[in-house]
Amino acid sequence: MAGIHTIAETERQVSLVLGSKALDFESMAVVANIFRASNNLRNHLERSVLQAHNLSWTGFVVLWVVWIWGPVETREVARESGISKGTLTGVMKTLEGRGYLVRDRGKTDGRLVDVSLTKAGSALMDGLFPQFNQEEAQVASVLSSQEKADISRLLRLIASHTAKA
Amino acid sequence: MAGIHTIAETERQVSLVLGSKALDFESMAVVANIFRASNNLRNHLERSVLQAHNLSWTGFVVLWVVWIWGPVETREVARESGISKGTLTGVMKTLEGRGYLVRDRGKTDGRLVDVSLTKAGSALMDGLFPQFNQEEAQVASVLSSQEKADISRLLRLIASHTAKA
DNA sequence: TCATTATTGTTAGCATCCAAACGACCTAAG
DNA sequence: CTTAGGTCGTTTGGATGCTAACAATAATGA
Repeated sequence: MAGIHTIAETERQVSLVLGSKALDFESMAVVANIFRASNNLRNHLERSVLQAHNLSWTGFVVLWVVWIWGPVETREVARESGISKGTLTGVMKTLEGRGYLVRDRGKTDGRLVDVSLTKAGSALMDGLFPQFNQEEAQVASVLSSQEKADISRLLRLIASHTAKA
Repeated sequence: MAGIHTIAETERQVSLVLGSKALDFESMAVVANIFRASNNLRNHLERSVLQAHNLSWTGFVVLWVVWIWGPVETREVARESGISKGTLTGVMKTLEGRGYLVRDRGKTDGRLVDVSLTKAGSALMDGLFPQFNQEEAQVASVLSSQEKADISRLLRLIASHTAKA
């Protein structure tokens, strides 16, 4: 994938291992680079901004979703955050334990749970998000405005194409 | 981020919550879409190809790296795979337990461990990788050849920019 | 009205993921 | 030869991540 070896080295080695079989190196590069960039981004943003607040990437994303759209039902938080409902339950438990959000069983539908931020949670996001966005800007500063628009559009195509049915 | 609400809806709501503060929506979109595409890709490839072989995404990546470059030292496998050494130890333990790879303590440097695939591991990759690459091609088929080159290049810029010092 | 089907959030089991600390080993300098 | 500093892989603790199964609740249709 996209590690310490160059693309050319990797392709050469893959051809050695697989012989003359037809391979789609272009698509391989797309997948590898999406994954590598995402990994590096997540680690970078966790180290540079989130760790100081003892927040994981996903913890932050969940707080962000509830901060922006709350009060909001857990099924919507899971979808908006891109994680499963089971994972969300665990992450909410962690954030609830830290005093950042609360859960309330729905009044009209006993199956539903509403999530909202506490005062501490809102205060945290008010202070943290501008820093986070600043670091996002720093990270994306290697791209021009047009490149940012292009890459967002192309990634959205791929994300839509691979979204669960 | 890039969930059930549109970009425009999200931007409008963020402006409502934060008021007139300056925000870099372009960079926000870049980060959100990288993360969402990566998430969807990983889940899609796990569901469509890897799950049938009881492999996780990272298990597959580690097998792939060892298949292509093996025998190879664990520190190189971790770097090439984009995971920490601690995580790699756990993943190797899982794959070793399934009989796909073996570890050998280095003969000349007692700190180092060499990793290589077993016959079963090689056979698995010989059969699995062409399927995986075919699905990679299917996933990336929404992009033209030029777009694949463009997006790979831009992602590589971001990945390099955010790589650990 | 009631049985059946569907949906929700939680739980269990298993896998991953990180940072930090640790023991073992290697290198360099005095 | 000894000591200090560095590197390696593993372990620990805590967090995440998935799927499937479950109990509780709601919706549907006969």
